[in-house]
Amino acid sequence: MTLRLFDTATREVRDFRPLRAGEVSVYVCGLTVQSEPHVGHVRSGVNFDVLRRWLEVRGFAVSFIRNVTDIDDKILAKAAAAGRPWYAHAQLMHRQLTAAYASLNVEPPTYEPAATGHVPEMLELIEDLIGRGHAYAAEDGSGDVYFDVRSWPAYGELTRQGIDDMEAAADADPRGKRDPRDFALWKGHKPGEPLTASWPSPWGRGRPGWHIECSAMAGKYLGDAFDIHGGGFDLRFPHHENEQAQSRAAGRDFASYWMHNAWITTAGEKMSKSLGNTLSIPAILEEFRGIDLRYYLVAAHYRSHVEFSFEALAEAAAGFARVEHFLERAAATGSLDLPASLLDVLPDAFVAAMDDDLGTSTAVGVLHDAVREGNKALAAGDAAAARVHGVAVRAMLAVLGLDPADEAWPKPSGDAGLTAAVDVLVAGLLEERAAARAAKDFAAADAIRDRIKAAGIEVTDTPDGATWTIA
RNA sequence: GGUGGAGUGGCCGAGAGGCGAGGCAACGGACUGCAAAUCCGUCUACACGGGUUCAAAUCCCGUCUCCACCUCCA
Repeated sequence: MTLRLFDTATREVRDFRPLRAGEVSVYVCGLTVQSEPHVGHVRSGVNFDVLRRWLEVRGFAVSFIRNVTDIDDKILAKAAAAGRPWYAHAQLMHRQLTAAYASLNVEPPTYEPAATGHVPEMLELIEDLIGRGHAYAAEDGSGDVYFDVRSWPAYGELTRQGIDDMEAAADADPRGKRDPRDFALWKGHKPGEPLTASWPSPWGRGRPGWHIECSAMAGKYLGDAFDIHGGGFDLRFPHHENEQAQSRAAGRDFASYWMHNAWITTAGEKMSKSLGNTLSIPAILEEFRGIDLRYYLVAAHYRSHVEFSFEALAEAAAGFARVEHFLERAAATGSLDLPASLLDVLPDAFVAAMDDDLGTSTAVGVLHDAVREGNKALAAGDAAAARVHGVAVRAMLAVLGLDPADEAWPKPSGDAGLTAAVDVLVAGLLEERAAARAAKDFAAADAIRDRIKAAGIEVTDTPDGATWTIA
């Protein structure tokens, strides 16, 4: 079986063939660190984290670069509104984003380059483009440098648009552009903007245009040609179109495959348009665990729109609880250690689903099948079979970044000493209750259970005696 | 105007010419002192109108509704 991926450029699922055998280079457009991360933002992080994990399970050595855009118009505007320097604002939001990723068990990238750290690489690329006749310094003395769209016949190939069909930019401040569609590679420093947000360049002080950073950084860390470029759907145009145009115009092959994740909407609208912070990651994590949110995100295929709702998230959490519960019961019969290669224990149907353009929805279906089979084995008292299914379930969860045993998940915020103390107290009560039940005094038994429940502790009877959990 | 995407059972969500994904909820049964969990069973859906085919949720034509992008966007 071969891994197949949907390539946005060709609009079809294609066999994945890396440029170098055994290695995969991935560049994912990260975020512009301008505001608190919301569910929509982290979806991309989770989706591409699953891609990365699957590539690794498949045996590839993966170089995974995910950038951070830490200088742009919005950051300047929001920092000014918040009354702090732009770099402090960017750094603050960057820390929040990192925390949000961590809470969802999104592995840190191989390297996370920031735009502001790569100005020299960008200048080098811009000068190369000017030298090749694909870029020009604005003649209005603004210090801007633009990419000359008309000089690159392939412009529009990624999104299959003809230059003449494109709507002229409404906000186009034509400034020194030759064509309204020309985009800025470099923006001259404007009076009123902080001087700290500018760098010296052959065209005077200024700051990078939005698109050039990704071309420069992908080139630096992954080379002129690399395997996969990812990002959100809305980045197709103009961002990715421009990245590809400027990179190829500079003689670089750039990405072989383009992958784009779909939206999370609320009330039928793109999340970035609905204001309010109720869907920020910290807000959601007040009600749900990170693992539940990740399960919710992973259960939908990355190219499907997700209409976010807390009801649907609660359902997902209930479904995942079933999986966790099985895992606990299976683990009670013996260890569920994973082999060095997960491929040895993953069900064929799961592998096939993942190989088919990361079919996580189908994969989650296979996961539930294994849980049901495992539960059946437990019900039949077949511990060995239950463990086999348990190992398969754990392996599948590991691929999806959902293994509850993964050290990366935040520990339950319980105090170990306190838990032990509660255990002693509850154990005493449970003994009394067991005695009452043995004596068929169910009224007394239920009274004890109600008393424990009033303290927020749920009692569950099992064939091996009662257990308790904090509800 | 240009370029794309979506509409599936009570709900969430896969699938992409035949063989009932899966979950949640609900109902019935088993087990249980009662619960919980688990197992078995029930609920047979693909926006609308045509067409192709032995066979269409899936292909073709048309219609409706919704969404995204067209230089701020995950």
